[in-house]
Amino acid sequence: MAKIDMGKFAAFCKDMGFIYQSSEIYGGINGFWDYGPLGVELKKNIKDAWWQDMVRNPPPGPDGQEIRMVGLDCSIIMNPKVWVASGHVGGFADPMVDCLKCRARLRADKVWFGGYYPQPAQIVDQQMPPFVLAVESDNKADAEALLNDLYAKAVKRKKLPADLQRAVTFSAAEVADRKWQLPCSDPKGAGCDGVFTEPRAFNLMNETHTGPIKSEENKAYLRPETAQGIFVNYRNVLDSSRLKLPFGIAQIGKAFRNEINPRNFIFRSREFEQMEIEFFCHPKESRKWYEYWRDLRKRWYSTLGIQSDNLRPREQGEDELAHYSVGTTDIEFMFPFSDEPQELEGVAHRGDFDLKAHAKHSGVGEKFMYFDEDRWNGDSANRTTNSFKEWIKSNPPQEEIEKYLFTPHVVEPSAGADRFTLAVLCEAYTVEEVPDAKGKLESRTVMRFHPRLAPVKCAVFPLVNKDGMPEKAMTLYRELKKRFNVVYDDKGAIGRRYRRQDEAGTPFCVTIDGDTLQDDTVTIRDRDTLKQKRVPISEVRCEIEKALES
RNA sequence: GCGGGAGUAGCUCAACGGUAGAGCACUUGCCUUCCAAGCAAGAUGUUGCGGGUUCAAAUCCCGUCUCCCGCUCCA
Repeated sequence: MAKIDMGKFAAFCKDMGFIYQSSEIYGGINGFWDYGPLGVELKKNIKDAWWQDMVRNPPPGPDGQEIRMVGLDCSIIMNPKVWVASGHVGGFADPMVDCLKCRARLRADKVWFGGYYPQPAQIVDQQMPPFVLAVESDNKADAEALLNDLYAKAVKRKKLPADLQRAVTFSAAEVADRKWQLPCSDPKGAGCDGVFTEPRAFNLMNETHTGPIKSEENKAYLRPETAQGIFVNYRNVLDSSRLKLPFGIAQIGKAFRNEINPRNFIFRSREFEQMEIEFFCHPKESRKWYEYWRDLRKRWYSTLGIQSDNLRPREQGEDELAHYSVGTTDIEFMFPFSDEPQELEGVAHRGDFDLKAHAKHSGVGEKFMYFDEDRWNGDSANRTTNSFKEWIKSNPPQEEIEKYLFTPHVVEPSAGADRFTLAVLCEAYTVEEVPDAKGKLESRTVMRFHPRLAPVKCAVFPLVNKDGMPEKAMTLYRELKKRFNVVYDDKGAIGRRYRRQDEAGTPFCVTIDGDTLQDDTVTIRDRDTLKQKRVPISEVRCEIEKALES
């Protein structure tokens, strides 16, 4: 994709009413954006397309079976315990130390330092060891194991000599007692000679308080992801819907993260909207479903007009995986602001991390286990009893039990609605040369949206404002707008009106002319080819519908 | 978070210490039978925000906010 100047592109989006900076008249606010009249239609169409294609009418599963999918709409503020269970509070609300040089960030209460010396180790107390590595761990024993790994890695990368010996291990408090500046060592690669900052509280979650009195007891968080709302309602959905595994729960909603550095227009913002599915299945089948969703989600973007050249699925390496994941594919898009593809959606295999975490923290325990009654009944011929309880007493192998009773595994396709909106805007944006009335080449800006996503589906024009053309055009406009987002425009020359619609990405322009008054036919002008065809006025609706289904 | 750049009418820009302006767009009217036409009239500003220097600041200085670019970061 050709590079687009994001400043100019943001100006274009503002000019057209796609996207504005939030609270602009007060100088704006970093990381927040508003959608204008065209933008809100575009984004709504994107969300509607996702809901239609994923929730109401998903394609058949890997074995040709119907996909079971239901929707959900959870509150943004939840019991703060949700975020303790999910791991967000631990990782994102505790004091952290940062290295200003290599940007490493570790939890202040969990950081351990290993002191390394050339052999034989000459330890001088109160004097900082010549080589230091830092790791994060709950206890000293684990820390030392991690230090061993890190040292091996550092040696492999030739950041440290191979013949050093770790002679001491300090906690952060012990280092502070010795009045050393907490040394950094680049926990990822080793070799950084920076120092850590004083412990600072980082809160990547937005905090708020519920109730009129602001106090520590009623502190709450704006959700940093929609996923947890699905997990905590997992049992409710199962109990109220007669669903059986495998099935999915989908949600579209806002999430909030205090990004350190919001950047690249609406790509990384502090308030954003996610379109997420949590798909629950038997652990043995999770690989199959992971692949199904990974492939389906990539295909979905293509059907909405994203060129596959600009789309990359990228399987994450083990060291990049989030704390809960055993496999993740990022579906990435070549945004014009970067040479590197950037994440549109993550399809993650989250295993049973979330359900187990909530089962444990909430105390619901085994209620999050799933009993596959169909399978149990189906296998009755191989057993002497039909009672699962009885059968369990016979001490069957664990693997046999888990065929019927297990904590479901989860595959999570999590898409960014704003990111995809930006991708659609970038992909659609085209400036081209077209001949004007006199045959001279002029530049034309056109948003080549897929008709399904286009904010406006059709514009209706009277060719001139006389002879009853405006009335005829208005009648057609009123008829079409019952079904589509349509605009009426009688201002300025016809060419100008076409161009205005090109910039808004309107796929069709219908013009009422002299012939219409005679024989009830109109011209339909195609945004991309500029070609016109004449059709009976009664067929306009049909033409638009055909394009929407393409 | 660090470094660099930018911010004047809706947009693109000019004014570079001395009356804030042009083109486009916009509004109204006329004229217009298919790709940014023409004519006439009209409206448009806390020069991002706050302070300082000066007789006088869009202009010089300091601070701040926002955006862009490069590093960095991104559960």
